[in-house]
Amino acid sequence: MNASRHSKTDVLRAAMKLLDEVGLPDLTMRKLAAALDVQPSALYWHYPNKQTLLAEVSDTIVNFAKPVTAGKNWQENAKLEALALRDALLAFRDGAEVVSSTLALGLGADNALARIENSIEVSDQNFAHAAAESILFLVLGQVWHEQQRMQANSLGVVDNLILESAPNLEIGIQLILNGLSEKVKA
Amino acid sequence: MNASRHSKTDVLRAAMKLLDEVGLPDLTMRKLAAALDVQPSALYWHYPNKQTLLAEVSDTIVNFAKPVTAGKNWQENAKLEALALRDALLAFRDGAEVVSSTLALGLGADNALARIENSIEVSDQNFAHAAAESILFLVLGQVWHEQQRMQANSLGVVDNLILESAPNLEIGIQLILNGLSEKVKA
DNA sequence: TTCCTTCCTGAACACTGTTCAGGTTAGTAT
DNA sequence: ATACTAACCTGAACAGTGTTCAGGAAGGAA
Repeated sequence: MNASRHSKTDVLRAAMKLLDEVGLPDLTMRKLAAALDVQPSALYWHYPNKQTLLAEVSDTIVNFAKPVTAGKNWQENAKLEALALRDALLAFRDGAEVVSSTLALGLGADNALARIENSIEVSDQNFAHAAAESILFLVLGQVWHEQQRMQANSLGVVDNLILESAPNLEIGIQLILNGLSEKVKA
Repeated sequence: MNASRHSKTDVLRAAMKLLDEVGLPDLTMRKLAAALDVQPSALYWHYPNKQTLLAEVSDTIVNFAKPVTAGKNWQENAKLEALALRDALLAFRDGAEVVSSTLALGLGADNALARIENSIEVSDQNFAHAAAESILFLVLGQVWHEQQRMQANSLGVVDNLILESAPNLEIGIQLILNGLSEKVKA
């Protein structure tokens, strides 16, 4: 972070650190440049634009998800995969919003979907894909919501909210997997 | 839209129209003011800030969802409710992103969740709530994704994508509802 | 020393949301 | 008709944003 020269990786690392310190809305190119003791324009040698940088931040978050140890069946594996993604998102400030936005723009974060999809073992590929997408949106939506409330709470806006989203997530995942198991029997 | 004076409703209507014409990223206060033939600062007499305006845009979109005609059972009602929301989101450019962002910030759009939740008739309220949230996130995520591709396609970036998200949505919803029916039996 | 790649400066451009003191318009009451 | 009041708007500015570009400096290799 000092006055020496920087590599692309340095910029990414500084972005991750700044994200943790100030959150996504305040993660600006100027603040990032200041953290690296550099002019804002210097960043554009490493990355063509901010979106591309955020895409790599997003990939870093997604790839932070721990590999799952094989459970007793694929249903459990899928659930563990979803919860690993959840933990990864929660490990970074505004993680869910970063990944959601990047995903919406069609840039990286494909790993998230791929891992869930690969864990689902049903013959109908359409169902596997649809179920995986459903689980992905469910995890992203729930964690996004949760992280937003964490910030609201830290600002002392409304504090007597019960943080009950984690159970909700597990329930939602379980519902989809149960529905899938039903289908596979029919 | 001309040089006469405007009411709060006029501003909201102009915002909806501008959203349709230019999309959310280009929906700026300055362009909105220009459409109303007014200085940007005039908008701040009607709304305290842009977010509040967008919250009303979001509410308008959500409340556009048609009331559902009662189906044969609550499962079908819930599905119809979800599909009505889907249609409402699709009826407005970037509708899903507008509603998602507003929801994430804790402003309006509660109707969307409430309608789905009320249609689910299971004794365990926790499950009903979790399932409703899951369906909501699923619809928002899927439509957001779909609308993003619509824009990408209209820009001619990548055009040979199969638009298969609508079936995926129905599958996802069905999976959750099947899972719920399973639970209610146990 | 020359050369080339890598990395950065400094200044500017074209925006963004938002604030504020003051002015105009319209309608209501005296 | 006059005075008052609320509704609505102007014009200018503030403080920020992402991004571009011509040029310069640092470091290693030939």
